[in-house]
Amino acid sequence: MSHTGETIRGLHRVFAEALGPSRWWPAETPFEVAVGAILTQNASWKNVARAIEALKSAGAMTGPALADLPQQRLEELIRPAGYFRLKTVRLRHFLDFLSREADLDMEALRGRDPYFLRESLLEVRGIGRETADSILCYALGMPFLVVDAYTVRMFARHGLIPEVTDYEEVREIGQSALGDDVAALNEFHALIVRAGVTWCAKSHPRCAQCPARNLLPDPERLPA
DNA sequence: GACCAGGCACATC
DNA sequence: GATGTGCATGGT
Repeated sequence: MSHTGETIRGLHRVFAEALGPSRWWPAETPFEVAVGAILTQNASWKNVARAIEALKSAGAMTGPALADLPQQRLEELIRPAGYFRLKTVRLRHFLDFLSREADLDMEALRGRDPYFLRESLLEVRGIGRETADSILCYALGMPFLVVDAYTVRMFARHGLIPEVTDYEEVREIGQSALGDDVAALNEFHALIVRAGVTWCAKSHPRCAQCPARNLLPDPERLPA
């Protein structure tokens, strides 16, 4: 493919060289990945990490233990992650799903058809595309690219997509460039987030120091 | 005090 | 199909 594919693989290469391996997702179990994916919705990871620590300290970072927590207790524990009432409900919906589909055991999901499981996850209230793909890729090792705000911003700043582009379209562009290699898809999103935090913030981008700056298209040649 | 952070559902046009 | 709004904490 194309210039677009080359640029995406170029981003992967230069960020990997600049940042080294990511070893994502930062979690000890697949269940913790799923909980973290819900808690990190529109929140800073630093705050989410506090909530996760609180859950672990309470011995609640397993399906059965979390399902047994009273609502008010759960709200208290995840409060630092923000939107705590909303996220309490979302965690409950996810636990209902996991109970129904897998007897609260993430391992039981591993053999499922990836696209069918994705559709099932998307029916859970509070699990949208990014959260579903995070769970599929990082908890279950399935070949989906997680698209987040950094991905869209970075692709747009490199002239690959318009600033407003449908999630599925960005995901397919990325997966076309990177293939069905789970390790590559996993690492690519991790690198995008790590690089995004450092160089591609929304209001204070530090493009001049970004190692991908030489991949930037010539501004004169950008479409109007 | 404004703005942002590893979104999502729902209402409205 | 696009666009706007509520949700809540902690850091810059």
